[in-house]
Amino acid sequence: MGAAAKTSDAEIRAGARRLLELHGADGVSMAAVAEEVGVRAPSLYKRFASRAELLRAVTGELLGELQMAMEKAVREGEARGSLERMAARYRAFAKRNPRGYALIFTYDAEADMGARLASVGPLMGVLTTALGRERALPAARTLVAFLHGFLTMELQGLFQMGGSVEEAFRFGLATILDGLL
Amino acid sequence: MGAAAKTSDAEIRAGARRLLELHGADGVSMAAVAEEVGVRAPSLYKRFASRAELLRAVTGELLGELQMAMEKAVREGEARGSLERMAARYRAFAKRNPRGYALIFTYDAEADMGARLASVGPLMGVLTTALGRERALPAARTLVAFLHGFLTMELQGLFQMGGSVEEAFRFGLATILDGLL
DNA sequence: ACCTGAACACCGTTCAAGT
DNA sequence: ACCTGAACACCGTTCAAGT
Repeated sequence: MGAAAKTSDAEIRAGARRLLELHGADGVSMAAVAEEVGVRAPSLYKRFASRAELLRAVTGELLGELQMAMEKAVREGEARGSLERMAARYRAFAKRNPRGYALIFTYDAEADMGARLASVGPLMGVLTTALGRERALPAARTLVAFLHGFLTMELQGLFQMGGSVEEAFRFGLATILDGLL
Repeated sequence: MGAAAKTSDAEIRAGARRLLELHGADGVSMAAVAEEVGVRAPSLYKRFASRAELLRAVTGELLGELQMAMEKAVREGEARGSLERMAARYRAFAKRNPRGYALIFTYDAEADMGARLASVGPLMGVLTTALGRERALPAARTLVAFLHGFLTMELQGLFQMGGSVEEAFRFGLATILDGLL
């Protein structure tokens, strides 16, 4: 029999996420992750073929959590309420995982396309029911663009001209929802 | 007298931008930039204290170009037209400099805050004239959030559900402008 | 003054050798 | 089967030595 495993895929992802939020993406070195889980760097390659794949796995995990948050926001027959709850949960998710949220949009898309599409599923569902298949797509793109752009700027501290960021979020969301519904 | 300068700040920035668009931010290594301008890596440190500062200089240059593009979109007394031209120029700028555009929002903000604020100046001007000081700020944040989010997703190829991306852009922009003006 | 080779500490990654 | 030290090619950065 061989040596006992000292760690696991899930523990490695968790360590990588901890380092990501603490020290940014640059802080997620293979050596640092390895130390985080009590192993040497080369051992990580038994489970993840490269640093890029480890980061992709983290991205996939985050997208799964985002999708769950979006699903919880949906209530049958309450289009506007569902969209408002989605927006609030989306923002809360990004604030809980600021570096992780940035990672989702940093890493070359292509991969994870399945998880990406799945995470927008609930939104597409609500909009398709409310607006029909045809109008749902541009509506979803408008809403997601606003949410993503707003969160990126908020998390990076780019709202520096004073005023209430909270109010701007409510105002922007209401403006778009008024236009859509 | 000392050795003749083989390069310049501007040439180094240009080399960095070429590498950035060709091979991504990872491709902008000090050695690669040095080779691009016909010098060895240590020489770059005479002009830029670090790779981070070089990238910051590139960011500043890009922000200046973006600001100029925004200024050209403004016509007195044409709020909606000015905003539509701004949106079109913003998108064109991002498509001309896809990696550079991403860099602007990748690099830890803090620095370049002056250039950042300046680049939003024309937009704030138009909106302040049209809506008054109070309402201009959340309006600007809504519009910029939409533009940034949309471009990020478009450039990263995240609009994968078919349909016309062009139409979605027009639709989203019109929806927001209808709500603002 | 600017340029350079050599050196340092750090990466990601591979691999042969251990148990 | 998993873990490890050693090694490789590459980073960013510093610095003494060249002209």
